[in-house]
Amino acid sequence: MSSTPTFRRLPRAVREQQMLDAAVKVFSRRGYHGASMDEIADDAGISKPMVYAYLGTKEELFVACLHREGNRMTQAVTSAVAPDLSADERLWRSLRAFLGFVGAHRDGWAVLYRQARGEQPFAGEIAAMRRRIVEVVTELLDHTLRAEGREAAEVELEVAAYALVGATESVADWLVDHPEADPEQTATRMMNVAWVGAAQLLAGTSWRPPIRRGEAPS
Amino acid sequence: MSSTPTFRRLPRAVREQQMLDAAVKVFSRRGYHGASMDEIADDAGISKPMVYAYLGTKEELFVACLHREGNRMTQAVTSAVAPDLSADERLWRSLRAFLGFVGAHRDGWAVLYRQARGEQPFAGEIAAMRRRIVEVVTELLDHTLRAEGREAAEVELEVAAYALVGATESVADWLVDHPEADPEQTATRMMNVAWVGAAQLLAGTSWRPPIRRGEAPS
Amino acid sequence: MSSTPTFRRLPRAVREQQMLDAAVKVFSRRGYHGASMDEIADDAGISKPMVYAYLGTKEELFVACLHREGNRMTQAVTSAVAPDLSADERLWRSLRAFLGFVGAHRDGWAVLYRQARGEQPFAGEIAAMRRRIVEVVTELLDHTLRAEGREAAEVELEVAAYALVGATESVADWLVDHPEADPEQTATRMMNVAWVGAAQLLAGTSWRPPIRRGEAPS
Amino acid sequence: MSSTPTFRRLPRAVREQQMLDAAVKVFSRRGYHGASMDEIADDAGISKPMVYAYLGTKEELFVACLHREGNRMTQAVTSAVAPDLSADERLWRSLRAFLGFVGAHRDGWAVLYRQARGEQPFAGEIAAMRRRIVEVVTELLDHTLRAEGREAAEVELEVAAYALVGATESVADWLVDHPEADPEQTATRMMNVAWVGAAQLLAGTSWRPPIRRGEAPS
DNA sequence: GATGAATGAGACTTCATTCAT
DNA sequence: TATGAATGAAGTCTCATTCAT
Repeated sequence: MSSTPTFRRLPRAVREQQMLDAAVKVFSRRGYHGASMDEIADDAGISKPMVYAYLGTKEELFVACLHREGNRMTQAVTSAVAPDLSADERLWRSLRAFLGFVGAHRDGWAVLYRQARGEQPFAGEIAAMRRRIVEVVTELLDHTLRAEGREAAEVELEVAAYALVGATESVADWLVDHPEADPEQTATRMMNVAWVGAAQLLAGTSWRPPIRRGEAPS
Repeated sequence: MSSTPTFRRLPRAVREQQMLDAAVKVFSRRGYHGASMDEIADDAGISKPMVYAYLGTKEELFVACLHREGNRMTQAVTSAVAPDLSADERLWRSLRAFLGFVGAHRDGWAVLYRQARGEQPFAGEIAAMRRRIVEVVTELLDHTLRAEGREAAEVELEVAAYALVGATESVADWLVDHPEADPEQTATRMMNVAWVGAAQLLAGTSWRPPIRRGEAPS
Repeated sequence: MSSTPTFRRLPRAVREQQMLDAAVKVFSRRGYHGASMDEIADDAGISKPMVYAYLGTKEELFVACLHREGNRMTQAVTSAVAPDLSADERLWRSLRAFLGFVGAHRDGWAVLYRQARGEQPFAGEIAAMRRRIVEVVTELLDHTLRAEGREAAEVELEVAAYALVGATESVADWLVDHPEADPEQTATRMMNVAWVGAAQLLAGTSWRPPIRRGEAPS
Repeated sequence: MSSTPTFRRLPRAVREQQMLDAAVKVFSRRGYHGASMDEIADDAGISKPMVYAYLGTKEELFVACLHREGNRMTQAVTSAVAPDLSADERLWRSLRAFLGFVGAHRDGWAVLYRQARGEQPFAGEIAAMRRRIVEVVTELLDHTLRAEGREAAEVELEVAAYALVGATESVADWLVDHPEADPEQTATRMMNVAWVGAAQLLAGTSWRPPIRRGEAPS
């Protein structure tokens, strides 16, 4: 009858993506608790039971969103780094790719990630994601350290990683909230603060707390 | 009737503190949404209508908690820094005081702050708190910069501040989750990463993205 | 103002009874699954949250009904039996009181009990109730047995008890479904069937399966 | 197309049996309400619309199960009784066959029957089944009565039948819940309680309520 | 001032049941 | 014939919030 086909009764895979798209959008806009399954279903142009049938509970749905966006981000970062590059260069490219991705998907991964950090049900997921992020990052530090023939204590490295990741997250948040900012330039600025600090650490320049009169050294 | 006061009718200020104590405890344990006004009232040993009469809505109550804990933290930090110290020293003391405070109140400010970051109703509050934190921090950077007779663009400084604050927040979170860690030692490690980087920045050491063949500089 | 007092804001105990009354009524009429909390709340002239606040979950509510009605029944039976009566007499009075109670409360205990028997969540409760019923009954059998200087195996007694209780339950069901029937007369008829059988058993008259040619005795 | 038949397209009768098998299994395990059409269809290895096409509504499906299992039971009982036996013997054989059947199909008829008793939608079906059971049973009583040249009032007989059937149902339930029990032995025990009582009734031994001082005979 | 009693609103979730392919 | 896709309708439960005592 009509030249435009009816879009009902789509195959499962397609519908799932539509649902995830809608879910990401609504979660981003309203937050995990503020989002209602009704709105997500409406936005996906489908009835609620389908959402439950395909993607499960609200919690599971949120995790699914987090995973999909996280994978996309990871892929964007890893595909930007060739293994034959110098550690320095890989560092830079990763950061640029990461902030570039965040800037290009301002209502995607970064927002969900930020929300998930405060909610108890996602503690495990967040820990896992962070671990994966830290891995990508720490590998670079490790590489550089070993190339210089030096090493650092486990805890030492952990705190460093947390500081670097935290700094990057924070800048990513800032980027999300400043649509006018240029991701690449922001990446450059970022390199100038935290990563240069890390470089110093790697170079062996270390800072010691001053010892004052009347104050016992810890 | 009797000259000895009934201990039920406490002065308003005391009651408010009891309620805030209970609220902070419950919010920390359960999260903003997970906490119920019932549990808070119970924990404060008071009836729900009293909580509403004194501290208002759940949202207002949470903000009140955030404020009280935030003020305590701010006070702990500012009281640790004397104005006649060198910028370097003030930097170190601030960080140490901050992480010391976080470590000493593991279920207080840091937890509430972390939770509030993902929830839209608190976006304004969080922005304000961050601004206050950044102020304390940036003042130090500013001071040092000017002492060296140098200056940085507004945006440049903003990104730097976000990176530093983000790194510190992240390490604070880490500290909350690692009760066995020593705050002072952690502060030292932190200095070695991010702040040394900032020092480099202040010193004029700056990093530039490499320019490769076939790749246009941005 | 008006001479008729407003009946809102009743004390808890009163409201709980109202709710239980409504719940028993609705559960009896519609069955456990057919009943909706909405209808129960409506029928009690109260809002749903009150029902949940006072009496808990639907399942718990049903159990509460079962208990209240069960206790009433138990009390009706036990208060009809004086300890100084002969076992025979006590037997008769118990049965008469039981069927009398069932007949007088045709939408109470018996109906709930019948419903609960098929539903898995109440298996435990039903087992407990039955145990209590069997206790009241078996005590009488025990008494009589011992008075006659005889005894029976555990299993033997258990099957007998189940048969007697089942017979009584069945007759009670029949009574519920036949409003015109007279409970006392029914009790008399009942005595003539099952209890006389039990009496025979107690008297030592026992039945043996016939052994036929070509059939192995078990 | 091919001469070898596809094993997917089974004849209707076979499919229906598969479905009923699955339905009986699931209903037994989960109860009427607890069972979902999804699980039944899955268990039958068939899609839901097929179940609806073949056996109709969930309610109809349950009734179909009840019927099939009921017929099997009835057949087991009737085929165990030859018409030329004495009434006594037929009584015994029926009971033995019945409990034997129940014991051999612990997740079949008895469970469904027990469940159906509490659910209103099946009131009619249950009444009908009971009528059929009672018929088989009462026929025996009737026969014996007449052989003895005696008779009993309609109601009298009805109550007796209900008591006997209830006792048997109860023992059947007990048997279902005690897999270790031996059906035949249980049948023997059963005979010793209720049926002996019935025999007494038939023999004319009748019990009368005692008349006490100050208590009017009803 | 203080509280037990009360509720409106809405969330998530599950099913039996039916199209349209 | 057979099925994946789809949904309307309900139901249970929880919570922030406010009367009326």
